[in-house]
Parts: sequence; structure tokens; C-alpha cells
Amino acid sequence: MRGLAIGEVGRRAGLATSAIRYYERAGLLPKPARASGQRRYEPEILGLLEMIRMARAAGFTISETRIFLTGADKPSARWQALAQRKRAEIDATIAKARRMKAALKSNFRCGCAETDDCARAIARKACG
Amino acid sequence: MRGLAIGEVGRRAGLATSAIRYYERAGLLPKPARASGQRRYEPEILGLLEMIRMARAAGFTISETRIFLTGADKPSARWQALAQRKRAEIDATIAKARRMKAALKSNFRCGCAETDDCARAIARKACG
DNA sequence: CTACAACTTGAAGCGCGCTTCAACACAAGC
DNA sequence: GCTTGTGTTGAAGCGCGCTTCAAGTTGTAG
Repeated sequence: MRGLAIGEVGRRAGLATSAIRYYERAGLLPKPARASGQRRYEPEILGLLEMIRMARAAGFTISETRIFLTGADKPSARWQALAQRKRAEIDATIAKARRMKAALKSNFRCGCAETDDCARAIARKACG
Repeated sequence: MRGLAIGEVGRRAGLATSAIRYYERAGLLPKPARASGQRRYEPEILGLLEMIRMARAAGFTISETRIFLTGADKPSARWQALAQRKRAEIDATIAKARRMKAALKSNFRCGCAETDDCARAIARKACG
């Protein structure tokens, strides 16, 4: 069999075949060669899928990933803008996560007197 | 007018009225008093909505928020478990965000020779 | 009284990133 | 040849957290 079948690619990349087809439709993957109608991939596809995996894990949407892939080796203005925006988003995410931790640690304490005049008393009524 | 109408609550809490009704249906808010069929809220609802906002911002799902609200003042085992799990998730989120930043900073450099044997060359073909 | 804003409901829609389904074709092993 | 596995397609479904819609009721200002 010339080239890898989609199932094999999926196994190696840790992806469902449906996700691979989805990426192809979304324009993240090149149209592969076909043998009797079936996709046949070169092993290089695995590197590309790994890049996609990284971009997705980095919080890129599918269309951002597309921009990212097309421009990664020759950074364009478009690419630079994307990267900068993403850096800012990531910083915001980290800051938010820190705030969450602080809130969780303090049990979301409010300063109100014991129980009944507190929002929590209302919450109990809501959920109870 | 006795009590706050839903629109006023929405304005003060910075929420759409549809979201408030959604929270009520989801069991996060108590069923409010009614005047001629219309919801009338006590000002205390704003404190509760603020707690919900914090929990949501902290990455709690709606049903987690429900657990959180009902148990926040008397931490139960269920609540403790939720808090612990969330702390772990938050740590993972932060770690991932750091990795993203590193990846972005390095432009996702791969080590391959100039261009054509690289996944990026394939990516260009895909998106080109 | 007349407008018009704000409220009510249940049901449906949305965006994202896939997954699942139906219905079929082909491949590989016995 | 037959079975079983793997592939193909387009369309539909899912989960989440709301939002939007339709069609009606109520509140308020002039």
C-alpha cells in the first residue's frame, strides 16, 4: 500500500479520522493523493498534524491555525498581528486563572454577617 | 413599583435579561416574587448574581456553579471535591498557557532544513 | 385612548469543533 | 466468494451557555 491510510495516520497522530477529514475540509491539510478513492498520506503529514495540535492546544481557533500555518515560516503582518493578539489573550488567561485560584482559596468569602442577609442564603433558597 | 424589574437587574448586574431567566431555569436563582406575572427582585439578588459572575469567570460550568452556591457557606465533601478539582484544572490551564507563550515566542520553530522538507511547506500547499 | 417600552412563555437558533449517521464501495484475509 | 474492516460522502447531531424569535400581556407617558 502506497502511503498511509487515514486510519493509520489517525492512530499515529492520536486523532480521529473524522477530525482529519474535518481539518482537510477546513483547509488545514492538503488534499492527499488517492488510491481507488481512498486518501493516501505521506509521512510528512504527521509533522503538520503535530503543528496543528500545538496551535490548537495554544488556543488558536481553526481559522487562526490556518493563518498560522500558512505564514509561520515567512511572518507576514497578518501573522504578526495574530501572534501579538494571541500573546495578549494568553496573558489575560493567565491573569484570570490566578484570580480564580485566589477566589477559590478564599472560598469566595463575602464580608456579610452570618448567614441570612447574605447572597448565599438566597442561593440556598434557589437551589434547595 | 415594588422590587426591581428584570431589566433593571440586568442593567445593574451587566447581564442580559435572557441570561437571568436562563439562570433561573438552571436553578441558580430563586424564583422571584411576581407582580402581574412579572418578576420582581429584591436588591440582594445583585450579590448573588455577582457570585455567579465570579464563579463563571473562574471557569465553573453552570452545574458546578450550582453546587458551589449551595455549599459555599457550609463546605461539604462534594464542594471540597469540586474546589480541589477546579484548583487542579486551573493549574493545568496556567501551565498550558505558559507553554503556549513559549511556543509563540519561538515561532513554533521546527529544526528542519530550509523549506521544502518541512511541514510548513506542506501547510502552504494545503492553504495556498 | 394611544403608543410604545418592557415584560411573559416555550421553542428554536447559534458558534465552535468536531462526531455520528446512513448508505455505500473497496480491501484484505481465509 | 465471503466476511470483516476500513474507507467514502453529505448531512445531521452534540454540548455548552446563552440569545433570539414569535406571539402575546402589562406598565407608563403623553
